[in-house]
Amino acid sequence: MSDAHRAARREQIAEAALQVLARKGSDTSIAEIVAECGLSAGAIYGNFENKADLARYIAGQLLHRRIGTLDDAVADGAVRTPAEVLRLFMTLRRQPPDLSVLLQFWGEATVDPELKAVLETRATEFRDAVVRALRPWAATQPEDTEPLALRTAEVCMAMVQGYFVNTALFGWMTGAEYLDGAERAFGSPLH
Amino acid sequence: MSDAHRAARREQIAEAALQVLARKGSDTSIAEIVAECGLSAGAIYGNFENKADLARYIAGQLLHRRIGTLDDAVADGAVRTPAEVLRLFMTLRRQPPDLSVLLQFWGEATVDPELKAVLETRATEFRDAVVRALRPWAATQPEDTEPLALRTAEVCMAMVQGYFVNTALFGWMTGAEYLDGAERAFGSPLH
DNA sequence: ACCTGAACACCGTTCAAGT
DNA sequence: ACCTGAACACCGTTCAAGT
Repeated sequence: MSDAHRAARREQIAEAALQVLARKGSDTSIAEIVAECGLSAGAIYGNFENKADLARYIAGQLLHRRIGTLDDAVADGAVRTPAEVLRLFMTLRRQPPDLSVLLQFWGEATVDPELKAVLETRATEFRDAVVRALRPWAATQPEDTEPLALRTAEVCMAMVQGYFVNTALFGWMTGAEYLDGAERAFGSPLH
Repeated sequence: MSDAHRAARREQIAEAALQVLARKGSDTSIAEIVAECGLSAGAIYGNFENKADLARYIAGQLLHRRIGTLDDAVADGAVRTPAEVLRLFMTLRRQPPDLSVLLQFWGEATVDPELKAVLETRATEFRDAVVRALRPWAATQPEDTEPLALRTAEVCMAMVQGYFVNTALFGWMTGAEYLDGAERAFGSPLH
């Protein structure tokens, strides 16, 4: 019971903190998280080491959930081209607050090695899920399957990260327009 | 003299703040900026409205300088494919602190509309510089030159932003590997 | 055992006093 | 006119006191 209670408390605090982070970013105060979750300052420090530890927990949870969603979507093992996997990746239902805090975590991770380590772990898991999604396609190509799937997965990750920046900040293109534009830019050069 | 003095003071403060931001991120305190620039707290508030205004100034300056560098690099008007423009873009000399604070600004901009407006302005200027770089190539293609150059420039911007995230946080690929991978993923599908 | 909330050192910002 | 730095309200964090 105690373990379950503790896990529930952490989740209650993390959920409240996520809401405030999405509104206030790095201006988020413990007092506001306290107000949002209905507990006290002491309760937060009984469940997390400090504010940075709470942020790491939120980042880990946020990204962990997405990996399962992607894995489920490609569980059928169908042959999907990189463009099809990217299309799938970009349309995974994603609440707007998530994108905002994801960009906040990226920025903070450049100066916080412990947060960076959390993001690296999750990004690697994510990339491996993309490798699994791309493997059927890579097997149909003349190159060695594994290196091609890995490199292509890394390219897809980078392209999605760029798409997130664009979506959250500039709103220039839809996912479909991005993919069409990339195919046009990198597709057959003699077109 | 007064205007020049004021501009120099702002630059002195901004340069010091940039150094501290690259080390401490959102933990950066006014006290640390004061120590770095050798002035006083009051001097900062005489030259900037507040901490957020100082951040906006730094973001604007940082990105403004880059646009000139890109424009200079493509001033010859040579025909460059999207891959060649991207290669150029990714190899513009860029001090490591710049990439860290750029990611920090992206994260903060998701919750700070005024900072977001500064980034949008600079991103549009940047995109227009990429349009100029791509126009000679776009003119050799069968589609309408302007829409193709614009959309391709947006795609290039997004891909570079994704490359920055990867470089700053994960270090998976060099720029050349990213481009090769993208050409392999989106190039002739029947290869 | 866990939670509360007053207490503490430090934060961003202001402004009277200096030059 | 511009700069200084003590002062103020508020921040993250702790911990004695409660249940």
